[in-house]
Amino acid sequence: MGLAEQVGRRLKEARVEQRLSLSELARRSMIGKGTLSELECGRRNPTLETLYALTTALGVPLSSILGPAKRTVISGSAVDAVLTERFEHADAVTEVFRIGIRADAVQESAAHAPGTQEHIIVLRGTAQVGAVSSPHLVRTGEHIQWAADVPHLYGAPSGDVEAVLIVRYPVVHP
Amino acid sequence: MGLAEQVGRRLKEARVEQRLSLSELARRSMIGKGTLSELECGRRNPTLETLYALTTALGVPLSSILGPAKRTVISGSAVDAVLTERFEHADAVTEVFRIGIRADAVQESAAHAPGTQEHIIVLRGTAQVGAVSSPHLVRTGEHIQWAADVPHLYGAPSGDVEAVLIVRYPVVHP
DNA sequence: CGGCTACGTTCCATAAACAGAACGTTCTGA
DNA sequence: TCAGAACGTTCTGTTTATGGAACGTAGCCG
Repeated sequence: MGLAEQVGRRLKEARVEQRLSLSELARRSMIGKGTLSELECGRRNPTLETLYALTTALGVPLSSILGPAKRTVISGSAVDAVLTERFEHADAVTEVFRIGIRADAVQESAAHAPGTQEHIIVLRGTAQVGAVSSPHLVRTGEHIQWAADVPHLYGAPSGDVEAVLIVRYPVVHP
Repeated sequence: MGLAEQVGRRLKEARVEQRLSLSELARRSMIGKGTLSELECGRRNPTLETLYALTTALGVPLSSILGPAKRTVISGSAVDAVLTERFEHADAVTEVFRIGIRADAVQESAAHAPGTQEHIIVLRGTAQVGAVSSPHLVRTGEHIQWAADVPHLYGAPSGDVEAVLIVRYPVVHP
C-alpha cells in the first residue's frame, strides 16, 4: 500500500473516531472538502500545510498519521524487546524496554558491564528471571531487581509473558 | 517561525550532519536540487512524497523532521510527569511515566482506583514515596512498589529526583 | 592563467494540489 | 410526497510544487 493511502486511512480513522463528518472537518480545518475526500481515498499527495491544518483541527499530533515511529527492536530466541525510552545521566544510562517472552522458552544473556542492574515489572503472565544461578518467579504485577553483570536469563515457564524491563548501567568516564 | 521553515532547518541539519552536499542528496533522493534548495530555505510547502523521498535517502524517520512528538505532560506542585508508554491488557492498564520531583518539595496524590499499584525506579537523587501513612526513602537505582488506592505522596527531601514511575490499575468490564 | 568540476541559487514549463461549485444520494419532517 | 438539509464525490479554474535547465561562484589542477 502506498504512503498516501496509509495516511488517508489514518486520517479517516482519526476523524471517524471523533464522530466528525468529512464536511465538518473540512470546515474546521479550512480545507476544501473535495481535497479531504480525495485525501482519505489516498488519491492525493498532500502538502505539509494541508496535513498540519487537518491534524490540528483533529487535535492529534502530526506524527500520529505518518505511521508508527521507527523503534529499536531486539529479538532473541525467547525474548522480543522494544526500546521505549533511554535516559542518560552523569554516571549512568537507563534504558526502558517493553518485552515479551514466549511461552515455555528460556533465553540466557551474557554478563553485562560491571554495575549493571536490571528491573522487571511483569504486566501479564509469570516470568522466571534473574541470575542463572538463582532465577526467581515473578507474577503479574510484581517486580524484581537483580545484578546483570553476571550471566542471567529470561523465561516464561507458564504462558506468554509481557513486561517492562529497565536496564541501568554505569557510564565509564574517559 | 513557520512550519516550513522549521522543517527546512531540520532537513538541512540532518543533511549537514551526514556531510552530504545539497546536490548529492538531491541525486540520491531523486528530488530536483532547485526544489531542495528552496525547501531548506523554508520557501516551499513540501508534499508528503517529497518529504518521504528525502528522509528515506537520509535514513532518518519521517517524524524526526516534523518536530518533537507531542507528549502528555502532567505537572503538579512538586512533580512533572511525561507519559512515555501505555499498555492495555485484558484486565489492567499500565502507564509508564518519566517523572521529575523538585528538590525539597512534596506532593500528595489522592487515592486511585481500587487495586492500583505504583512502582518507582529512581534514576537520580533520593525520593520519598509511598502511602502518606508510611512513606519510604528510595535511593538512586533502587525500586519500591506500593498500593496507590490510598492517599500517597512523592517527595524529594535532598535534591532533585528523576525516576521512572509505573502505574498499573485494573480495568472495570461493563 | 584558463579549462574543468561541483556547488547552491534562480528561472521556467508542466503537472498536480488546492478551494469551491455542482452533483447525486440519503434522511427527515411537514 | 415533496422541500430542505447534510453528506460524500466529482468537476473546474487557479495556485503552486516540481524537475530540469541555466546561471553565477568557488575551488583545483595543468
